Amino acid sequence: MAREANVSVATVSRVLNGTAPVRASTRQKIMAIIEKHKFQPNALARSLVNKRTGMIGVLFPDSSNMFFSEVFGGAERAALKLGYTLFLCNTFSDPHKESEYLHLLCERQVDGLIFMGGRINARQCQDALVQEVIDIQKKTPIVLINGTLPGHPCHRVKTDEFMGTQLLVRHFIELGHERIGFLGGSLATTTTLEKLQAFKETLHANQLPYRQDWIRLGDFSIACGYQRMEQILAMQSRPTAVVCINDYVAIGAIKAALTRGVRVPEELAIAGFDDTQLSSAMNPELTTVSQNSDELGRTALAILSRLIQKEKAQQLTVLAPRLIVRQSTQRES
Amino acid sequence: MAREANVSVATVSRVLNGTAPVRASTRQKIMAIIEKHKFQPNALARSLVNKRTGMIGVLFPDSSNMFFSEVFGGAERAALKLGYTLFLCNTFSDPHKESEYLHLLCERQVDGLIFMGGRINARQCQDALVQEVIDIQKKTPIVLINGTLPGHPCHRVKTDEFMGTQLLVRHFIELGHERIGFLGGSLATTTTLEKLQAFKETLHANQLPYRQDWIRLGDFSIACGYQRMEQILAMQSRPTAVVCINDYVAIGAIKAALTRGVRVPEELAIAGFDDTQLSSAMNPELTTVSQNSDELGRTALAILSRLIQKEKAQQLTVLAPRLIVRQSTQRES
DNA sequence: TTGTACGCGTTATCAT
DNA sequence: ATGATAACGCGTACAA
Repeated sequence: MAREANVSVATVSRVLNGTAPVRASTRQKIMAIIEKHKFQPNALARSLVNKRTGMIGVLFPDSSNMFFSEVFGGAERAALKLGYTLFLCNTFSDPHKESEYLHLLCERQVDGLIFMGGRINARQCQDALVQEVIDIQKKTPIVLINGTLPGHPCHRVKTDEFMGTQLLVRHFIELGHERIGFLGGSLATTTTLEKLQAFKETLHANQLPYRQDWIRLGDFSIACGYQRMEQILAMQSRPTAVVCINDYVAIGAIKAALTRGVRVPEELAIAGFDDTQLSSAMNPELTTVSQNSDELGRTALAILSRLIQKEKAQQLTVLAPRLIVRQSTQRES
Repeated sequence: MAREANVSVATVSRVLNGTAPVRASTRQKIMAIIEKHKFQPNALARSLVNKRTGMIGVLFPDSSNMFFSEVFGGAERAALKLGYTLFLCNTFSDPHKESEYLHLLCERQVDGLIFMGGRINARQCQDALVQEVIDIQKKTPIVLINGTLPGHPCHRVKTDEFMGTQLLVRHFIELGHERIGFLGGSLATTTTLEKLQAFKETLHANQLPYRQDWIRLGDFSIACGYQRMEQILAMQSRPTAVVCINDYVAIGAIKAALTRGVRVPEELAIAGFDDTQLSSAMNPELTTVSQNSDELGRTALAILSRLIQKEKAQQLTVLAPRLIVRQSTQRES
């Protein structure tokens, strides 16, 4: 390339990296040729010898769920400051795609991995899938967000979802609600389990009824929220407040209620989870729990960065959730 | 690696790629060792000789805007089928970050580039920024989505935003509206210009008033929609319907109206643009124009794929938008 | 069918 | 200060 055109060989490298002193005159000469040819060093070759790509793989289940966008938005900002680039992989919650991307990222020699969703919060995760991650972890640092690898040590960052749910239920109780339901989520998922457990315990602790028919699971979508709320509304004896697994389900639930002419929050209070951008855009605005998604991504990346540099890092980081009270549970007076 | 453990050297390569016949027995032996060591070929070294990374860089302005997520969702699905992987880069609408990522992607030797937002739909784009893209285009295929490089030939896929706006205005006219406003967007942006032009012409063609004080620009955010609608509501003589630059602005506008006790659509009809996931989640549900975001991404990738294989591809592909009528302009009876 | 040797574009280690 | 040269891990003619 520029080598022939000019005079030297590896001196170019020194100019590009400032790794050794170079005479001003020759530097200028080289710089000129670089400019002229718009020379771009090949990062592949560079990484091949450096053993460092500056890439961090990010696995997440669903780009249509704003929560994840917000998390990796935070991670991306942090990454740029540290000189890393994110390699985003949408697994569409498909374990098979998850494995594919996992391999892809390893082949591509990413410096580290951030893992969200999928197998790391599956209730029953096949050993093979766990082992796959473990094997990778031997070579490449991994940080799990809101999940775990049962039976294996790993670095993780999570929101205290138990506390988050507790905040919500207590909020309802303070408002005088005694009939509280739970919508959305799936028992195949540990986060649903954790939230449901918190839901149950908090009700018990307050001598309130925990009724199976007020618990309507399903998935994490708007459609699910809509259907489940329709079922609730069709009941003789209904709750006066419902906790939803996330903002999407809550949005669906609100739609169903309003469509049936049920006023929110006057006749039925509804709360979400995640404090997605959506929750303040809705009307009524959604009461929810913030996972501080930005911070979640940021600290995951901070920890990963330490791991990559072989520094010690905290195994488990738990972030406190915040209750965000809005209109869907309480009208401002 | 496996070479020493076994017997051969490059035979491993033939096994991995099936590029030449290998005796069954030796293949088995090699496969066994690959399994045992969980051997992963190094994609960096491989790409270095192949001159093909299988990566497609995607520049987009804002991961918090669902529209873009939907577009690259479509692109990703198409990419996977063709054996490509997307390298997503959030430019945060910052020209500087745009340039940074552009260089990064080139150094990383992406096979192609998809460009959305930023400079490619800036009204006044510095020559240097355009030239930067042109220079890259000489080496790497690029497809532009909803944008252009003024004065230079380039491959692009776009929605007919002019027609989209026309559909909206005509919809209002058919509903009997004669006082129509326009909210959000920025004149620094060509898409705003195009939509505004369509807005103006359609009004004129129907002998309806085009009033400057009913045109309230700003940006593309919920907050903007909220503020602009507040301004509109404070006016003596207000429109009975407003076209918004996108769904986000429309959502803000609806919130402002409802907050002021103005009923939507009875007292004020509001329409968005993009048919984001949000639009059907809102209530009232949002009348909007679908850009077929999924298809936009899919065809951009299809064209890019042809370009990468040195095949001829259509320079300009225009997708027809679809009017989606929902509650924010018309209550079902 | 399989092994040898060179090249891909860098960086790093020696010399000079 | 700068020029050779050996890696890095892989594909691939070419030879065997």
